[in-house]
Amino acid sequence: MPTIARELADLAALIADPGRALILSRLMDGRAQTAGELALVAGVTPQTASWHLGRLVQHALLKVERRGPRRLYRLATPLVAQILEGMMTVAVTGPPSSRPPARIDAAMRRARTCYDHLAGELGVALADALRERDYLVLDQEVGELTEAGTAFLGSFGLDLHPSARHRRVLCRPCLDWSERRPHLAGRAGAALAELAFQRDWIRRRPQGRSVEITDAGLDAFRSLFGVRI
Amino acid sequence: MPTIARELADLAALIADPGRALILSRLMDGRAQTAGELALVAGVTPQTASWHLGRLVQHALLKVERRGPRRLYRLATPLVAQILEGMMTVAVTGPPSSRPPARIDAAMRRARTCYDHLAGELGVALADALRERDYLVLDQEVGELTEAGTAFLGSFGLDLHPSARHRRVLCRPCLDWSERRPHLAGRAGAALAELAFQRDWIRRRPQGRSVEITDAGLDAFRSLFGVRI
DNA sequence: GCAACGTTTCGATCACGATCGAAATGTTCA
DNA sequence: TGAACATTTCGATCGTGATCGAAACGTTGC
Repeated sequence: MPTIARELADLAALIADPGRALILSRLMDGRAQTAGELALVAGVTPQTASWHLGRLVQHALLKVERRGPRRLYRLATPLVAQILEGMMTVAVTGPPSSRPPARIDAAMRRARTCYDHLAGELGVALADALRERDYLVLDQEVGELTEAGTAFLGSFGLDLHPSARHRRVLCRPCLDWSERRPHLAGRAGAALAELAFQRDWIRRRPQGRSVEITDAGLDAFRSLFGVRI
Repeated sequence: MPTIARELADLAALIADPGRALILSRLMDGRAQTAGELALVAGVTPQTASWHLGRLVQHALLKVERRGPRRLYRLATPLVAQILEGMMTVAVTGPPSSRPPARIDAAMRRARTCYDHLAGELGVALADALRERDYLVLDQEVGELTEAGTAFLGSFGLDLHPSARHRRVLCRPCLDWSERRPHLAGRAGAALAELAFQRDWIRRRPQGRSVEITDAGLDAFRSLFGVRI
């Protein structure tokens, strides 16, 4: 009798600690961080952070990699990021009463990475713009790049033709917890984010997963993609 | 500063209690249950269950409906079920070491409902069989019914043509936590499950969300769908 | 209105896990 | 080899939340 529900509870307990949630949230951009850095993020001493990190690794939410005297922690799999993102969506869809009008970090809400693609106002606006030009079909649960869309993104040097070489799905929606609407994920979403970083349209902020839109970026998103932000 | 990570932690804390996890798990078939019944499921006294149920409703994971002197609880939205299912997948994908060879309820593993569609060996086998006949394309993240598939399911009286009338997506994969492979969800999955109930191929077990495959059902799944179970 | 029943509220107890100081471990570099 | 640094282990403390008994509440049916 004690079975899947128990596993569910154990997993949830792992995420339920505020410090660990901060750590997981911090790692959701897919990059690795040192134990010390994560202690700062969680707002606890290194000993305590170590205890938390140990539990997260033990339960396979994180994986660790030794780099010299320091240890780098990152999410174990993309699936973990995906589930956490989903949980955030549910969390934000909570009780309208007890929720003071969404006092969520303005920077995060504006633009952030969601594992390897773009989210927030920018992410959703990009998806909207692509949809408006019939480059993309995207609803809450499925997504598809049109031929014109593949060609359009191809003009930026992105090869997004369907291919058996790639295990990853080309195009899928990812429900944005701050905008409550889907943005673009999958190989296409990741490629688009990478392009934006390479062309310096966006820059990672030193900490957190929010990103800064450069002036050139704002211009590019508007003129090249027709984004309204 | 108190933000999305905090919301995530709060949501997780809600699921982290073994009793509440049992309650949520029990409600994942989408049906409603009385407070008393759920107290039995959780293995706690009615007072304690009431306290748990109150928290779950307050945080909008459950909704409650008064039916005479008793109160019926059910999941607030399909999204909640979807996220819980996702969490179960991550939970089961945990540490191979500490995990005694998946001692999960045999009945659940065999066949169960996943909110409104079929999961477990039966669910995955059905998806496999449909795929084998080129009725269905389904990977971990996207799914599509072929024309032949639409026609095939149409021969059972299921109208699964794409339609703007329906808000729900026709066909999507749902990662099966016991089989670790996708089964069929969305409108098509729900319709198929409903068909199976109507024709008495499967029956709900009095408690829990596992279902019993009738002799006629086993025969039908094999001969009509080419399912190998 | 009263009795029966399901459910919730209140109050007190108890256990588990988060926390940090102190100290040990392990790695790099000189 | 030894010093410097990041990280982990150990041990003790402390706070929060789950629990249940007792009692109140609210609905139904007579």
